[in-house]
Amino acid sequence: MIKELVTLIGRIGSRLYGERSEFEVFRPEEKFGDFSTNIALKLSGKLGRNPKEIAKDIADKLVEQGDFASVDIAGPGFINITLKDRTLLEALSGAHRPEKTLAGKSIVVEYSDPNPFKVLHAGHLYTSVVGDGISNLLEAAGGKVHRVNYGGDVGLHVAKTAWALLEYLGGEKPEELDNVKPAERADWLAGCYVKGTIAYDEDEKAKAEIAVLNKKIYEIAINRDKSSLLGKIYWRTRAWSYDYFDKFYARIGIAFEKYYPESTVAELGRKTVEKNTPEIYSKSDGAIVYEGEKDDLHTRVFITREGLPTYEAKEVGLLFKKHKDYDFDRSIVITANEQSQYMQVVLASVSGFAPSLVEKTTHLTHGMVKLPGAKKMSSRKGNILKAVEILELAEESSKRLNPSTTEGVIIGAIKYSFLKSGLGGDIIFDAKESVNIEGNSGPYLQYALVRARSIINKAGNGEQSSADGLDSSERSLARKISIYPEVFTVALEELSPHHLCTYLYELAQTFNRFYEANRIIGDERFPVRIKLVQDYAHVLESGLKTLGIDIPEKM
RNA sequence: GCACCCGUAGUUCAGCUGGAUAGAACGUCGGCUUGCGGAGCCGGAGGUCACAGGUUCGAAUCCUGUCGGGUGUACCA
Repeated sequence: MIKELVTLIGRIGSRLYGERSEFEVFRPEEKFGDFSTNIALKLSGKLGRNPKEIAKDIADKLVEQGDFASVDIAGPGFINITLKDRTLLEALSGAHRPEKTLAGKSIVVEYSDPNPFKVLHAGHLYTSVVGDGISNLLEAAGGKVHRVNYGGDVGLHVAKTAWALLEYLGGEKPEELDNVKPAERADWLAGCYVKGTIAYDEDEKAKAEIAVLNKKIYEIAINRDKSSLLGKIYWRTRAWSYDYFDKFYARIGIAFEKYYPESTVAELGRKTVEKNTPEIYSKSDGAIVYEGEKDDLHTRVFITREGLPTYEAKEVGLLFKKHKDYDFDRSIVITANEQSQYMQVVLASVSGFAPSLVEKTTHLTHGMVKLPGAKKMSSRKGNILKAVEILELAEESSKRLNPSTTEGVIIGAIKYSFLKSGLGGDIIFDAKESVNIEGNSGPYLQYALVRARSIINKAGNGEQSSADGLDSSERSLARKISIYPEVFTVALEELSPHHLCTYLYELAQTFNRFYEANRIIGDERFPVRIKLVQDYAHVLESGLKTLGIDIPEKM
């Protein structure tokens, strides 16, 4: 619809004035009409003529060539277009089915990225929800989306955990692991990490032992050594960790196609970097680095003096591995803000020898999750906000308001509260206000859908017809429903689910107003109204599904 | 120091490839009983869009500077 208008208006503009001008066709406030264009304002500068006169000429042509209810000139020279009710209604039935603009495209989306052996914190929950929302968006546009998850199964944090773990087991005694109850495994490992971290910082002897362990574990992981005593302990507890991740993701309704543990990309990264030294990377002080200053970035170490690949080199390996596995047309990586600049260095370096991979890669970053009034969190002291704590807070607030609240509503509330803001800044998670019940929230949308469905069920299969005219609240609803494809396109192009949230909330509000003002069942306008309710329900359902929010049967 | 991100009602946020009186939610104050689910709806109060310049017919939006907050800045991830 909007595309056709752009073409039509552009053609009229260039025929009348022989000028190809930049202009926009956009959705104005409802009172101005269905579409507006600023073409007259843009042309007036070039032509040195009064914008209102230009607008008049173009508006006349629009009336001639199009089938509109009205074309008006307003304000400084906007042309406002109102569609005929019939045209509007025709657009509704298919509104909930987005165009498959990504059909046949392979897209890898990497997000969440927790480290095995450590606890899932609020940030992991946040990126999981956002990453999944973005994946759903791409999928809804027909893309073949591969959700993947990267994490450090080797490295200092693992050695710290292992150190404390060995203390507990009384040495390399894998059989002692049987004493850890299945339900307590994840917490127990997280506790070991905290204990190991403290020891590393405060005890020189422990620090030295951890350094040795770190090398050993690296060997075990790279060589898939599952037979040594330490190897047995490593692989078993590592599996516990992944099991814990899987269970958590299942609980929030998210599933990954593949985990990329660091140990599986480290060698590839190291070799790739070495192969491109000294052409791209250079030796410095015994290490291999990329001199970022030539790209206005920082120099970063890719391979340490000891010959071990750093995170940067592993990231290079990961990029190639993902491409090998999925031959992607596009790769999206979502991480915290801190990674922003080092990722630029990684990508800048790779663009020196594999530019096409870099062109296909998009790095998105997000802020931290905070509680209202909370000070900065310190992970060192182990007082970080855990993912389950978010769930508990939401559950508690929700059950206080309605004891029979289901998990689907609680998780939906959390997801919506995370998705409704744009990516980038830190977000405040207010369990009581943001997550629950009233206002711009998940439950509001879920309720708005449940209610509509209830009417549809009650109405049965009545006869339907397209109306000859719409009253004002009917038209508002119809107009809002018809906008969905445009909002979807913007959300997709910007990889921003929050546009969808804003829209769906406005849609639900519009519906609730319509619902308050109009009787549906039993009214003489039943055929038109029930059709609107159905089209509305389809769009809201499609939108919530894209956000990954559960659709309850009742509430 | 340098680089990047951010600063919009009391609070949490939209709006930012320039456009019409800057929107919403929460909170606050005041309303809605004959109806399909009131977890709803309607209305009021509440803003120097951090500050100062600049570009423009037009700036919350673009540019420069200042202030304030966050992050990164060589062998952690």
